[in-house]
Amino acid sequence: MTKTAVGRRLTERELKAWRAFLRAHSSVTRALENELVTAHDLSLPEYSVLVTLVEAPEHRLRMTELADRVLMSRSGLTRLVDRMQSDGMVDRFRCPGDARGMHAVLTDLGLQRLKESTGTHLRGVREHVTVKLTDEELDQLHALMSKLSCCERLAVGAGARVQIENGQDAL
Amino acid sequence: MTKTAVGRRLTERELKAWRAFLRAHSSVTRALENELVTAHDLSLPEYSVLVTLVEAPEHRLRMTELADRVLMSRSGLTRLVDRMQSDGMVDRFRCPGDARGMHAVLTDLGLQRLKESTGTHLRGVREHVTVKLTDEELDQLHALMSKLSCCERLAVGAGARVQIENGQDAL
DNA sequence: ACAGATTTGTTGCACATGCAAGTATCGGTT
DNA sequence: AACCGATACTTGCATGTGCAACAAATCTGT
Repeated sequence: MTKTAVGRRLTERELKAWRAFLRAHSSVTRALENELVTAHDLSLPEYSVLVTLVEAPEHRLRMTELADRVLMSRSGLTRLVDRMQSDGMVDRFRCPGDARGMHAVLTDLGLQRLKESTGTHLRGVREHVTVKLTDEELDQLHALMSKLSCCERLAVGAGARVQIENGQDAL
Repeated sequence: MTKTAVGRRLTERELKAWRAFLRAHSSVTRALENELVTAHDLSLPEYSVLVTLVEAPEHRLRMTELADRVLMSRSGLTRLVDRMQSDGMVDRFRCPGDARGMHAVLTDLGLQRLKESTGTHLRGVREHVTVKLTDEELDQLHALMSKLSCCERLAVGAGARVQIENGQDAL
């Protein structure tokens, strides 16, 4: 068992785990998004940007770094920051040391919006996720999830490369 | 401990588990999507529709039922099926018993596309997910994920209702 | 048998998202 | 100092997505 069979269909066990994973993510994520939008008119990615910035030194981060951390493509982040900037939640400044780079910086309004909404979001995470699990299960979850993501380039742009490394089907 | 504290920030444990969950989903999902698109020009939602249909009796399903199973909104599914229909992968037929309803039905081409791509996808799931976990861990994963999604209405349209049931912030 | 509530699926709309290509800058090499 | 490959970010484009509103059909209770 567990003989790493390649080229065959999934076992019942694999299939159930995998599908439950997809369902859980969809269900939790949707609930959180809905709550955040209806209560504070903030999308989950927007919230994610705010949190990431507030945790960063000086409340600022390079675009690329920010994109990686909020799990979005660079172009996606560019647009998101565009919108958030025109809503006044972040500003953009050219990097001092590197004229190519841009810093996204949290504004006062951004901080305020974050403070307003963080209660809702954390309550949501607790309600939809952590309350349903014991401490041991939370540790299990962390361990399992870490195994799933640690080996990939997290950067989004790496998609094509991953494909090629995996070989087999590529072009 | 595990005292279901409401109204406070997340513990380290909660935070790590939650973020790992998001990262894992993003990383795995992106990899699978990339592989499927580059190898077979098929998106993950498209693949999901094909699989869901092939598993259904007579390879056909009501639109709403299909939307629920592939974790999409109805409108999203309508559009997706539109595209897949014009690509010849599915057909649409009016329901015999209920003139409101539509059946989405897998076509021969759809079945063929599924057969072509299923190897890639399953290999991807194994490679990015199940190979990294033992059988026990797969069972853990299934157990954990089931706890996360079972209590919510899975139907997408229920977003607003969930919001209200959860109370607190809702209007 | 009929009015009203419900359910089903589709569309108008606005917005989100990623890829590929484009522009600007950096850094190392010659 | 001029070049060339790498890096950072932005845009054109195509596509995906959901909500709210809608039309059609069904169901329910009287």
